[in-house]
Amino acid sequence: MEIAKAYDPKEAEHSHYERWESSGFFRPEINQDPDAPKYSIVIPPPNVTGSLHMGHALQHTIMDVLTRWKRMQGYRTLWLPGTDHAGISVQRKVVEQLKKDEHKKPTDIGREEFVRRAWAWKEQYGNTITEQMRREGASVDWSRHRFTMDEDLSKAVRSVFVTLYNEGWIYKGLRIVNWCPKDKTVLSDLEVKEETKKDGKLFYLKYPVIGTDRTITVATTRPETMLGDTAVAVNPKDERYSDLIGKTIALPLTDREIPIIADEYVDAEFGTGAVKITPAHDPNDYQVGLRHDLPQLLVMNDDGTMNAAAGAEFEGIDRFKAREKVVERFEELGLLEKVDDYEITLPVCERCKTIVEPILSDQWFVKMDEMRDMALDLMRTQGAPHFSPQVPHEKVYTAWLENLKDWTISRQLWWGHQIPAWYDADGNVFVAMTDDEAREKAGGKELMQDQDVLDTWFSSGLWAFSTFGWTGSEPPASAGGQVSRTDKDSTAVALPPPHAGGSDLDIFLPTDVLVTGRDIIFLWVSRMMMLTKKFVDKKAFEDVIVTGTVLGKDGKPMSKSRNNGVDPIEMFDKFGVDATRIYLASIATGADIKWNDLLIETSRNFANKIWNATRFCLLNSEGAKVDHECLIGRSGLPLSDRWIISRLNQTAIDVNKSLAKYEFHTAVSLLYHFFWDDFCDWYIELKKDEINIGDVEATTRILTIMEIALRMLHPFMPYLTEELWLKLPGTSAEMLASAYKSADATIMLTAFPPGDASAIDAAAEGEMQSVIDLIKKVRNIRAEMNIKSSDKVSVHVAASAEMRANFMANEAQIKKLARADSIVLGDSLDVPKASAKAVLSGGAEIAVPLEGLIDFDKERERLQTQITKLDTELQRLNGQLSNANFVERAPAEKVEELRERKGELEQQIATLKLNLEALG
RNA sequence: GCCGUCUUAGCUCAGUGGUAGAGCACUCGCUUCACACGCGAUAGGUCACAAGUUCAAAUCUUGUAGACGGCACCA
Repeated sequence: MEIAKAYDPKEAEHSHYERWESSGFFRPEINQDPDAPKYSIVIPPPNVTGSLHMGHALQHTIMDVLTRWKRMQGYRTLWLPGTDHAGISVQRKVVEQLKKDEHKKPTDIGREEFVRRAWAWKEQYGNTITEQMRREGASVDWSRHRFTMDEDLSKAVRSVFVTLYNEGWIYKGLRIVNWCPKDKTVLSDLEVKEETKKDGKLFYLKYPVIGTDRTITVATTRPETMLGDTAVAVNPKDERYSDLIGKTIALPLTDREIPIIADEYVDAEFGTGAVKITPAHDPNDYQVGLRHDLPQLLVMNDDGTMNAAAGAEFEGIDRFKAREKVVERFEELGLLEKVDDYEITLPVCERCKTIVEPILSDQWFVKMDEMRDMALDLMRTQGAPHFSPQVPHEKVYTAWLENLKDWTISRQLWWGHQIPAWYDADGNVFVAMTDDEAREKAGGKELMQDQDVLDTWFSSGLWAFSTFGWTGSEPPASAGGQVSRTDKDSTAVALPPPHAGGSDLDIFLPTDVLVTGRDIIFLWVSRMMMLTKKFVDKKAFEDVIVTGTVLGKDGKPMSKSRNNGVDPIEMFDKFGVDATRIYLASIATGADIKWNDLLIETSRNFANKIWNATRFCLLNSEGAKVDHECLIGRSGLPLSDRWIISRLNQTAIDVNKSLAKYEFHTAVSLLYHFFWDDFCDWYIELKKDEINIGDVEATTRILTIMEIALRMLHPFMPYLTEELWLKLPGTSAEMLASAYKSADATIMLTAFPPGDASAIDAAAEGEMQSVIDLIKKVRNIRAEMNIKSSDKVSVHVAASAEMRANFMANEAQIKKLARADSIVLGDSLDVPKASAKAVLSGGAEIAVPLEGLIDFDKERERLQTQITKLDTELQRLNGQLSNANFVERAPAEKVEELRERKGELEQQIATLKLNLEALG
């Protein structure tokens, strides 16, 4: 069979995915083994507003490698996909659209219409990322696709809310919260980031003390908040102010009088030692206010403008304008002491970068004490979840939990899960699953539902079990992905009903591993762990793989503003999906990586190498086909075959081990070197003659090894391996793993090679190493002596009888790869002076007579280089072996090993020196 | 302020208590009938610095310098 000369990824990517998907290969039901163990992963649901970025591509690759590997191992495998409703992001998109298209504000169209449009937006744009995942080759079960606002998932949300409320773990209250004046919503602590501002200012304001001619100076970075001051605090031990405690201040720009109080919170050493107290605009001041029973005066509106309480002069003015104005007025009054430059870190909204305002507000919170203890308990007693890499994540996770504060869960948005709390006219709260239920509780009174929605992470926190059909009160609707769907069921082939063993929730939870980034360990991972334990009494997942960050070429995180982003889709187009995947898998687990196109080229080249190796096998496969029987009964096989079978099995064993430890990069490296170095550079080259003459036995064996190698590569490079596997003669549905017997032919349902320890042949590897060593030494001589590749040489070898037998048996191969026309074997060398020489391990010596071709200076130099190299090592060994402490204390094997090595080195050096002297 | 990570060949990165590895780039040679996205052969590193533990340290400990991350605070 003849195939194209170079691999064209697009062709292979074209059809296979559709066939896999429509054949139901991605669904756990494809596994017909009733005793199959399960393997499950739920995807971190990407935002519906998102499109695929490198971080997704990395995480999806890892999840798909694991899923495909486990599926091939015969597990009943589920990788569950889904999307997140992304409250603020979608809300902002719809607001923008409304403004752009109709010049309207959300309030112009009302909540109901706004939510309708948000759904329409989601329907129209929300599947970008799911389509891109198909391109990635992600073997997710689309029939189980979930969206955080699906009916069942929403029911789960309400159910959890009601339960937590009834148990007193959810409460509503007035607290200082992070307020984003642009999004006009409260944010949780985790959604607030910090931005350092170097040109900040610290303003020193003088407040006149009533009944004295003194003023007291306070420093502030936010002068406008002074309009809400209700006290000035000093440290009780601070002698500078002790006589002022209890006196009253006439607060400038207002007609209010505020007390001077004493509180331990104030650090006398810092600033002026006097602090303005604004309980409604600062968390610390809020606490001070509670202790001293101070009024809480809110002076700002929800859009960051000053309100009526700030006084007529300031009402309606933006907070930053008001700041300027306050400072101006203080200056006019002669009450501005000074303004210092001051580097400050400002809290900003994670999404819109607007400066967040701490503000007193009535919000819903989850009390985290008990849940935190649950999570800590899981970690302490079971080490769950197990993080990869364990350092530093386990410690960071634990430390964060230990200092956990209550979670603000209400958001002033319309898009999301509306809080299931209703109020009567008197403000009494009724929390219930539905409005009917709430009304019933309220004795039939007219009720109004809370206008806020829940934090997006509240529903995400239930993802591990809500996706499997958990809705709270009732048992899961049914198993097997038959619960309400948001995605078209693209499964064309009817699959048998789910296996016995219960619902998806029973079968697939806990999931085996969660693959995610560092940034959402607190936001999401911890909350899933806690909420799953609380509501299903299970671990959400056993393991967590924390991926690193894919950085731009400049070494900084990819971002639109830096314009250093790399689009995975572009990489797919340029290098192929498989090349991108195996490159991403080659990054050490958890390590950050600077993006570099050159590296992905290596992977692209590897894909092409695989293609061409297969092409070569196919060109010469007349009459042969894949036949696993041909690898059995190894003892009678030629060395090269015993060797490659040994290497193949060793590789399989090591790849499985690496994957089990989540060391994907090790697995990739093993496969790369096995395939390229062992299989292509040595095995195929050694076999070329036999193959070219159409030796069916040889071609059968090479096709079979090829087939096994493709299986091992499949989880990393699904398209290429499927394309090639289907082309190999002899592959068919007959070859599928036992659990998948009824499926159509595909590499993705064959058995992943487990590796056979009994096939590892140390003798063959040793003998082969000798042959390789010999060939390399001759090649070195040829290259250094500038022998034309068309010129054949004669190779003389002096070696033990055993080694001679080995070289004799592989004479044809050695001749071919060393480009020799004869090999002369003996127990000593008998060659003319004009020969180039080298030593092999095992006491052997080789010589290549080069009458008329040898450059004696160069040969001397060559021998000297070798001597120097060996001598350096010998010196080191002598140093160690002459150290009495080493000989006494180091393990005896180690000492013996070095002694042997020393003996060999001495022998080799002596031989080389003799050769050097002989040249004169 | 607290906690933590990183520093290895020109570049991007693996690795590890017992002779330093890969890919790319570089040098030399190959239109060898699978592949120039290729083949063959070289060259290239006091593993940031210092001290300690050890028979043995690039690897463990401590400190220093530089880069970075998380958390807290920020009148």
